[in-house]
Amino acid sequence: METLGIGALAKRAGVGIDTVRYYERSGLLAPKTRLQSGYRRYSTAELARLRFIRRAQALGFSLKEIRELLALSKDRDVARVKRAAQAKLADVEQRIGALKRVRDGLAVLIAACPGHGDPTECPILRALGGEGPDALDPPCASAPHPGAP
Amino acid sequence: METLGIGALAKRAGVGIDTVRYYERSGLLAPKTRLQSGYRRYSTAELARLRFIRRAQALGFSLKEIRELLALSKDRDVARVKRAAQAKLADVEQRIGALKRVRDGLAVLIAACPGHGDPTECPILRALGGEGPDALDPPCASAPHPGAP
DNA sequence: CTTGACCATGGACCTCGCTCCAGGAGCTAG
DNA sequence: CTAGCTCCTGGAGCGAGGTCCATGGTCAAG
Repeated sequence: METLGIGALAKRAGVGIDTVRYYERSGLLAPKTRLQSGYRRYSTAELARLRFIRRAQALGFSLKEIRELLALSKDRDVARVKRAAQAKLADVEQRIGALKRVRDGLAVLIAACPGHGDPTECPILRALGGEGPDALDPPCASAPHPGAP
Repeated sequence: METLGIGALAKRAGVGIDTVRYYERSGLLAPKTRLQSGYRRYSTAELARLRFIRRAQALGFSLKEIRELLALSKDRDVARVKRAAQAKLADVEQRIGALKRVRDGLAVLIAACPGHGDPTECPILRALGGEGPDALDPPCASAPHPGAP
């Protein structure tokens, strides 16, 4: 079976060699084998995995999350895998909801802005600099942070 | 008019004191005044601004982007402000679109997964570990990265 | 006036996700 | 055999976004 060196793998996935090694250090992607010399050898399975990592990353998953996703394919427990995927789905849906709220907020502001004239009449400026709590995404009270005791 | 110390401000916004100072260093949030002693004093306008920063951040805007957004309220050019807001809107809509694609991909996989039985029958596992390029977000060819010449 | 909470500064340190470098070894063609 | 590439390891550096700490000044209550 044909295998790839690290350079070929990186090129085919459109990433840097150092990035591949970094993923390996991070436990995301191990070479299929090593030559006696220590050279890494990858198969097309690793290439697919690497491409998956990049896709997932481009979509906002952290390397840690991706590691979790990939770990699922190791322990071949279908039920667990399905539950994890459902959790991810819920997560993604929440993000979409939050972004939609911003979008709607922005759209309202833009629609209400005449585009010229008195700055104090511009609803966008009012929302940004605002005295009132009427900026984007009004129902706040969220954002739990680790620094709070 | 009632003003807040840095501690009270931070508490009300749900962030750490150091974070407030960090935002100040980053040009995002200046105190309204300082006491002779150097103590920072904030008004409710700064509190609103700080909350805006956190909301925007929670939604995926970087501090740099937030700085740009906030800068708009300084130069009181209504037309420019409106254009920038429209650009942000387009940006947000793109992100929503990308996330929706993941969501749909995930939903399809979950629906097709029986939740038990043969792991090799599980479409989620197949998409994750897979040989084929049929994971989430198939129409790829994207992800331009800085390492490529 | 003393005590204790609060605040100031400057600088070190941390996690993420890379990216680069030095020094050396392996592979391949001419 | 010599070049010239690829690859190895270990470690440093970077930008973003904080977080923590030492040292010392300030303020308000008792």
